[in-house]
Amino acid sequence: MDDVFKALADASRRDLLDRLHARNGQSLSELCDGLAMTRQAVTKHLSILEAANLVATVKHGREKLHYLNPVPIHQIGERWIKKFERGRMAALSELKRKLEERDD
Amino acid sequence: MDDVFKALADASRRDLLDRLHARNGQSLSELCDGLAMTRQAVTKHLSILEAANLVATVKHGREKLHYLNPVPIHQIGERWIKKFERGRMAALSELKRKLEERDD
DNA sequence: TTGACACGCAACCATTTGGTTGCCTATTAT
DNA sequence: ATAATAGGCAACCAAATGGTTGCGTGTCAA
Repeated sequence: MDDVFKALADASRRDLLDRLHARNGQSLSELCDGLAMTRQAVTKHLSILEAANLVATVKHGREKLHYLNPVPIHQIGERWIKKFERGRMAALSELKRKLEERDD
Repeated sequence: MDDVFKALADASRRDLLDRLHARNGQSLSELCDGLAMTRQAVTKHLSILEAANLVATVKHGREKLHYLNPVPIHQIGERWIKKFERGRMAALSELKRKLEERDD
């Protein structure tokens, strides 16, 4: 879980996920296109995403194709974000009240 | 948005959010209790969370009370995670298929 | 078969990060 | 008044991070 959060912390990596979401199964060079980074930098980002199980790869000849794995993102939604959903409105109104208690 | 992802990337900070979720409005020293960190380290984490708008603070006498702001977490769920929810099953089955294409 | 192409590996570098220690200020309680 | 309590500020440090360059390897096409 920590790997996933760490992987998602970088904007370049989130962009790579976006690109794969737009078109799945791209090769490394395809993912490099239009990015202001070296291929090796992209490789590093992708290997971090792969270590976090967010992308899976298939070697196809001399190309390495990248596929998005939506499971970890979904799990963060389910196991983490939804927890803070409970009592959200209550927390919000309490927060509002406390922030305004200047003149009590 | 990037601030929020970066803030959530650290396990100590997620733990602090958890603690505030368990009991809102804690002071700095309360939040330090039982943590294997200096008060100053916790202060830094909290200020990162504050900069990301994930917690808001109210000074109350000599204490600084911390309140959880659930909005940014909710927004990540809505604006980011839900995007990868669409076509999740399709992506998964495609992924499975591609990972098994060893013997095509 | 011989380039060209797609990718991997490793060393290196600057900056950020997560943490510390030391000291200072403000508020509360005795 | 004075001591204890809650917190702020700044300098410093090691390690992680995001990026580079250089070079090596496997695969496809002319």
